[in-house]
Amino acid sequence: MLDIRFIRTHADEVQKNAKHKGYDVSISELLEWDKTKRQLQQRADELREKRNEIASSMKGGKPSDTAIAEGKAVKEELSQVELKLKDADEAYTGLLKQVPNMASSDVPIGATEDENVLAKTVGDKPKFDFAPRNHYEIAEQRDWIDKERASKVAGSRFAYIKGDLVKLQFAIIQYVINTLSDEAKLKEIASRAGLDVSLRPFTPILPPLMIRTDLYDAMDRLEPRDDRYKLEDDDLWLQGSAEHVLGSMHADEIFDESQLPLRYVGYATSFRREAGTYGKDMEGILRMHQFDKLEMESFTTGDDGLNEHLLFVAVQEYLLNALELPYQVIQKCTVDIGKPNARGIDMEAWLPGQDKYRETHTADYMTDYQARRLKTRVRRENGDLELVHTNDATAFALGRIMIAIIENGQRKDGTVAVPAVLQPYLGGRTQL
RNA sequence: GGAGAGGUGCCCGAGUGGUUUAAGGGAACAGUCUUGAAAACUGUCGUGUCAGCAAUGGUACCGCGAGUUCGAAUCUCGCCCUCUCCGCCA
Repeated sequence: MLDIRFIRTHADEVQKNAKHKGYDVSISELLEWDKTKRQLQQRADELREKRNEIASSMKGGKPSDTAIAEGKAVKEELSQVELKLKDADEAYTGLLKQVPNMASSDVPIGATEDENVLAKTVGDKPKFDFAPRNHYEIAEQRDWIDKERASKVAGSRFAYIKGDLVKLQFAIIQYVINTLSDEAKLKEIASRAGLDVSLRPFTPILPPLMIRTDLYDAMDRLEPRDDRYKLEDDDLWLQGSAEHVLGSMHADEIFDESQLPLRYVGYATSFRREAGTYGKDMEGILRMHQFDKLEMESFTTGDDGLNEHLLFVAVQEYLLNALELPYQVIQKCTVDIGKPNARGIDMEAWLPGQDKYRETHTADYMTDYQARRLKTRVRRENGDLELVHTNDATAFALGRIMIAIIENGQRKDGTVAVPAVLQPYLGGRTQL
């Protein structure tokens, strides 16, 4: 949620920003409700003041009949005002929640994702002296993926991952957890990127995979609900990204500034209904209802938020480089960064089997937009209480990154080269 | 699933209808003392919201939501969560 005081003083900018992000919300209507609500609030406060005066004048003694009659009259009027106030507040809050976060000034303005900007391309695409196959063709040959039986058991967009591919997944997990929890590695990453940031390591974390409605909504990641799995009997949702359960974990908490930045690297299975994607990316495991992901999440002061975002992007690049994968960095335009985001970067790894770059990573900077509803705050050293800034970013989406490893490292006979950094976690094996 | 106990501020904790503007303790911060520190003593110390340049004032908040009452942390109802025991279980 945006700060209403900011909206009051920057109405035109906020309206323009909403339009650039593709959200149809009337700021003038919001401000009218804001005014109405405040007037009703004032009146209610006055009546409550009167009520409190009458009540406190009776301390110790029995109230007189006139005092009781007066109290009743106040009560009567107050209940009417409160009814109106409730309606006004609902209209106001409903509109306020629809207002998207302000995009950073360096986010390109665009109406479709085609207007995302290619920031850079890194790494040489591998050359093959045979026609490279896609990951699914190789995986079928090696018996690494079984979608037929998965569809019998769970339906489309599910898979059994088997054999060496499972070992590869756990190797990647180990590598990432070890790298991000190592201060020396973090120092290397930050200094390579020229970033002056805290070197506090990431805490590895296994979060719950289910989340309550109110916190999901406060994270502003519940919509569109069509893409979420709901457990009706328990009023719980299956999370669609570890961000959802990591970002919400410190709701209603106040940190000391010395505790920040607070960094987590979470491993979680994520669930997406992929509503409206029928027939898209049906081959292999590129787009699944269920996939495992390593996710970075952090809480910082407002002063450090942007640098934290840049650090996350640097970590993503470091990890892609470590796996020797060619990739490109995309600066997402206003319409593509997402409602709570101030800035968003995508990484796309090269997939020779598709002859395309495909999205494997995203990095999101939410400023204080999520923290406002979560009430996650920091007590600054000078005593001020401020909202924290939240960042999240993919470390690796396991399915997609294994696709990239398979397709880039493939050989004619169907074996796959193992990136050097992963070999220690695979018993020294250089190929699968 | 059954039975019971509980949820109060940064933490602990008192509080069973009207000086609760939430006692007391701890932590934190400031000061006195000290060469310095500790201890002791003194003081400060919740959040949201509205009005105001500010000082300040109003109001709301004791897990969440309804209700009873002139008046609710306190009484009633519903829900959520935590703990203990039993049952089940990886």
